[in-house]
Amino acid sequence: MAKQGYHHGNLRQALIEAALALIERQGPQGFTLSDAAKSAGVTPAAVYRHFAGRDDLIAEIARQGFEIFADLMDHAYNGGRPSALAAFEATGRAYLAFARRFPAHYQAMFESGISLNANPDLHRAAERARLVFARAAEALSQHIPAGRRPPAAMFAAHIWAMSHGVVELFARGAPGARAPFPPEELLETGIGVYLRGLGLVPPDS
Amino acid sequence: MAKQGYHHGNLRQALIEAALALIERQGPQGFTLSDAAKSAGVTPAAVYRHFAGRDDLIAEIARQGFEIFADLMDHAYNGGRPSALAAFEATGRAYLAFARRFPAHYQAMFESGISLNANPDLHRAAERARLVFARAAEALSQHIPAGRRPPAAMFAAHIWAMSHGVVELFARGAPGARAPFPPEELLETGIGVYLRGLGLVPPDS
DNA sequence: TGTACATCAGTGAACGCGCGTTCACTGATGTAC
DNA sequence: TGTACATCAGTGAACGCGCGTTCACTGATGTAC
Repeated sequence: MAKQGYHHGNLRQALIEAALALIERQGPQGFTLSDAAKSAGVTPAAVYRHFAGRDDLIAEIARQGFEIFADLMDHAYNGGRPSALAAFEATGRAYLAFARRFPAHYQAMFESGISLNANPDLHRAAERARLVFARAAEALSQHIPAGRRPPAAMFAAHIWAMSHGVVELFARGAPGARAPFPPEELLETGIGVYLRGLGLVPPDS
Repeated sequence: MAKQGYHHGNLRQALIEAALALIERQGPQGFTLSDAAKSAGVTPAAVYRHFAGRDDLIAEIARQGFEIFADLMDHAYNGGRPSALAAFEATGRAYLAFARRFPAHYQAMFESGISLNANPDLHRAAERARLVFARAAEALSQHIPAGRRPPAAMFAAHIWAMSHGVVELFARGAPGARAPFPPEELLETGIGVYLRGLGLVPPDS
C-alpha cells in the first residue's frame, strides 16, 4: 500500500487487496473501482493497465477465491484419510471455514452477480473446486449399500446446498434475524443427520 | 398500467408491479426507481407520493413477499394434516415453490441487501414467516424419541438452509454451472434423507 | 343542480453526485551500445 | 561507466451517463353550501 514513487511495484495485487478490503466492509455492490484505486494510492485510470475494467477485477478476485477454496477443500479431504467418511465431513466443514476466513472472496464468488462463464480462467477455477468436492462424494458413495445408493453428484449437491444455505442465512448479517445456533454447530449437526440418513453413520452415535 | 388521465388510480400497487417485473428481468441491483416509474407511465417524482424512496419501495415488496411466503407455507402445512411428517415435508416444498412462482419477491427478500429491521412492518412479516415454519418443526419434533431429539429450531434451520441453498445454487442462473438435477427433485430427496437421519422415516422406504 | 373551494396526485425541470471509462501526456525504469 | 533511447506504468483532466431526490407548480377530483 505504501506508495514508493511514480511506479507502484505491484499494483495489480495491491488493487485486488484494496478491493477485498472494500468488499469486506461494504459488500460487492458497495465497492467501486475508484475507491479501490484511491485506497491503493493510485488514479482510477491506472487500474486499466491491469484490468479490463471493474468486472474483470471482480472476476479475478472470484478466480483467486475459487483457487483458495479448492486448495482448502483438497487439504481438508487429505486424500480420503483417515476414512472416506471423516474426509468427506472435513471437506464439508471446509466450506464454512472458507466463507469465514475469506468473506470478501466468498462474496465475489457467490454474491457479486458475476457470471462464471464470462471468463475462461474463472470458469476453470470454479470447475476445479466443484471437482474436488465431487471426488470426495464419489469416494464416500462407495460405502453406501449399492441398492439404495443415490448418485454421488446428488448428495454432493445436497451438502453443498446446506453449506451454502447456512452461510447465507446464518453466518452473515442477513435474514435469519440472528443465528439461533452457531453456524459451525448448525452445519456440523446438519451434515451428521444427513449422513445418518444415508446409512453412513450408526443410528446411535 | 393503462394511463387514464392525470390521476393514475392505484399508482402505489402499479409501481410495485412494475418494480417486480424489472427485478425479475434484471435482479434487484438492476432495478431503478426511474425505470419503475417510467414503466408505470409516470414521472420519477410521482413515486415520492407513495414511498419514502427507493429502499422503501423495495422494503414494501419484500414485506408483501414475506406475507405471501407465510401464507403459502401455512397453507401447505394445513394444520398438520394428514400427519406431522407429511405436513412438514409439504412446508419445505413450499419454500421452493415460492421461490419459483415469485422470483422477484424472493430476490427482494433475500438478495436485495435490505435490512429486515429497517422497517417494523417488514420485520413483522419476516417474523411471521419464520414462525409458521418453526411451528411445523415443533410439531414434528414431538415424534422424535425424546432422548435424541434435537431442538426443533435446529432442524428447522437445517431444512431452511438446505432449501435456501438449493434455490440459490441450482434454481437460478448462478454458480452451479447448470443444475445436475431438477431443483425440486434435489430438495425432495435431500429432505427425505435428512428426515430419515432423524429417525422419522423408516430406513427402507 | 350549480358553483367555490380545499385537497392532493401528478408534472417537469433541475440538482448534485459519483460512477466507469477515455485520452493524450509524462515521468521512471531498464537496456543497448 | 556513461549516454541515448525504447518501453511502459502511471497522471490528470474530462466525458457522458443515469441515478435518486427536490421543488414549485398545475390539473383533476370531490365536497360543502
